[in-house]
Order: sequence, then structure tokens, then C-alpha cells
Amino acid sequence: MTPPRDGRPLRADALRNRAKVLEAAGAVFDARGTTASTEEVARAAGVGIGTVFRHFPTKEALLEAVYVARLRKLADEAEGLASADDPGEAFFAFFTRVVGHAATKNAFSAALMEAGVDVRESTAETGQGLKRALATLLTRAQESAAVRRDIGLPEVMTLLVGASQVAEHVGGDGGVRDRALAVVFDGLRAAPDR
Amino acid sequence: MTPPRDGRPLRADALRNRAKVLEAAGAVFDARGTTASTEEVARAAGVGIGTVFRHFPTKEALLEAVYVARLRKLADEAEGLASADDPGEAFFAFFTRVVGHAATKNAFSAALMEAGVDVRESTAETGQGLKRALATLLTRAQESAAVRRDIGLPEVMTLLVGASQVAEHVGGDGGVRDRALAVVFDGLRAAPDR
DNA sequence: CTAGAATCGGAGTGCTCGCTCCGTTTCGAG
DNA sequence: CTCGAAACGGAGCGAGCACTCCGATTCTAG
Repeated sequence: MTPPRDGRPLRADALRNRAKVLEAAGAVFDARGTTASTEEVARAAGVGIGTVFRHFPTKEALLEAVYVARLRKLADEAEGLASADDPGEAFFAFFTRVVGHAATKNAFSAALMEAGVDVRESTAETGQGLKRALATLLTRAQESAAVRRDIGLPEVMTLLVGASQVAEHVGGDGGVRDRALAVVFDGLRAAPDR
Repeated sequence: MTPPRDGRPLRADALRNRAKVLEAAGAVFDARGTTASTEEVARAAGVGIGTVFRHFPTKEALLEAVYVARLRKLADEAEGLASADDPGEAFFAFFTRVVGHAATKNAFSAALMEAGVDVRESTAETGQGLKRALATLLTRAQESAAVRRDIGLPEVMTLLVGASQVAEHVGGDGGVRDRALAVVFDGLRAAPDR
């Protein structure tokens, strides 16, 4: 959970509050978007604003923390699928999973985007982990001929981000989303010829 | 250019200023994002803030006006391609064109999104026009077997929005963008079999 | 249990931004 | 040219927000 890199460990209540804030921040940002005020997060967490800012010195830092937690979860899922029986199925399952999350969680794709480019230093490590796991999924899927061989990790990341962004903003019709995703999947399977 | 639906026409200088503001707004929003302040737009247009707000009573109205202008341009392009010799080529050319624009212009995809859902009443008409033109391109492409027949306009709009959003946020590597787009294109061509 | 340190809470601060208001300037009909 | 109407400009208002500061509270080592 990244207990801050300090010398001493945090006090018990501080640790508890930190967790409460992080969870509340996720919920609030999903519901109200990332423009939701820090005060709202504090209220949802049942703590004062001061507490929020002590744990996350900046609103951006708070957002980053939420991002990192989610990226880590994704990375774990990806690693879990890395040794699945059917590499192709695993690859597409992960893709679908990510898009599914994005459909619910606001600013989920933003986290992915940062991971893709590794802008912030704090997301870099987790982002690298996710990319490594995804690379494994991709390579195995390509080796088993489930995915075309003429694309690399950057292209897949790009498609993943794009699909997630769409899912995020297409609240209503999940059917459309699924069919659009099917098109992308067929494209990923397509032979490289032309 | 939508000279406001008033009784009397606008005074000459007023019309000129309106155009200047609209153009400046486009430029500023592209450069700084839609969060750029109205004052910045006014400065870029060389007018006072009051003038901006007289022509566009709300910042949202200003954004909408920019959106509508761009959607109209797209709709015109689509109509121009509607009678091209090769329907498949026309369809994909339009798709590429849209994505290309998105790569340069900030919040371009936002305009597309609104057009897709037709949230605002003011974008509705232009959005309908664009959708109609795109529908023609799609139908003709499908009839000539250049595009799979098991998808409709909503799916294409979704893919278009997604591709545009990606293009918008992948500033750096155009190569990645093109290859990712190629995947989507292959998906659109794919046989509906599976 | 107790003292001192760590943590908390939330009123307050400064800043940005959308928008209004009205004195000043510019246009154009007659 | 004249003069009323239309349009302009930008100081100022109010709201909202990120972030600070410090007295009150809570934890925990000893």
C-alpha cells in the first residue's frame, strides 16, 4: 500500500485514515469526475480537509495515488493471466476486463494514459509493471497465432487506452460498446497482409 | 455562419468581432485546452471580455459554437466524399481525415462525442447532418464490400470518437497512431464470420 | 497512568474564473 | 453631418477551490 517512504512507520490511526481517504477519493472521482473538490473527498472519507492534505500534499498527488492503486490491480490481473492455458483467450480477456472497468470508473483511462507515457515518476514504476505484464500477454498471444505479429506493445497500449476512453464516455448502450470492441478484436486477429 | 436568429441583422463591426472571437477561441482552446479562461480568448481576439460574453452568453455557448463550426466542416467533407468513385476508399479516407484533425485540435473529440449523442440542442442539427453524411459513406462502403455489413452507424461513430481521442492524446509518435488505426481499419474490413 | 509527540479538524487565505454593469466609443440611417 | 441606438471595454463582484495554520485531540512508549 506504499506506506510513505519515511523513517518511522505511521501511527495506527494515521494509516487507517490514509486508507479511508484513498478509498473515498476513488469513489468520489468515479461519481463526480476528477474535478470534484478535495473537500468532498474529505467529507466522504469522514475526515477533515487537513487530514487529506497531510497524506497527499496535493490534489494531483491524491489522483496519482488513486491511479497507481488501480494500475497495480490491473498489473496483478495481467500477471495472473500470463500463465493461462489459452494465450489468445487470456489476452482478449484482459483487454475486455480493462475496458469493462473503464466503463464504470471515471478517469480510469487517464490512469492508463499516464501509465502508457509514464509522465509522472510515481506512476512510472507501476506503469512499467503493467506494461511488462501486458507485453507477456501479447507475446504469448502472438506466438500462438491469436494476434497478428506486425504490431507491438505501443500499438496495443494505444488501442487499450482508446477503447477505455470510449467505454468511459459511452454510458448508455453496452451493446454498441461490445460490437465496437469486437471490430478492434478482429483487427488485432487479422493477418498482417493488408 | 449563424448570424444570431434575431430580427435585425448585426452591425458590421459586431459581425467582424464575432468572427474574430470564434476564430481566436478555436486557436486558444486548441493550444491551451478547454480550460483556458475566457479572458485569454478575449485577449487573443483583441477585444474586451464584455464583447465575448455579449456574443456568447456563456463559456459553454462559446465552446459549442466552436464545436458546431468544426462539425459543419466535417459534414461538408463527408458530403464531398459521398459521390467519390471508390466508396471504400472514400470511407476510410474520411476516417483518416477526422483522426488527423483530432491529432492537432484539442477537444476535437469532445465535439464529435456531443454530435454522437446529440446532447445539446444547438449541436443536434449539425450533428445529424454529419451522421447522415457518414451513414451514406458507410452504406456505400458496405455495398461495395469494402466494409463488413454487421455493424451500423453507432458502432462506426464510437470507433471514430475513440480513434480521435487517442489521436488527441498521442502527441508524439504518429507512427504508432497510424499502426493502431490500421488495426481498426482491418477490423472494419474483416468478414463478420466469427 | 502520563507526558510528549503525532495526528487531526476546519476556519481562514489567496487566487482564479465566469459573468455583470455601465460609462465610453462607434456605427449608420436620414 | 447629426444624433440616437448599438456595440464596446474592462473594473469589479461573487463563488469555488486548493492549500495553510494552529489549537484541540488522540495515540503510544515507558
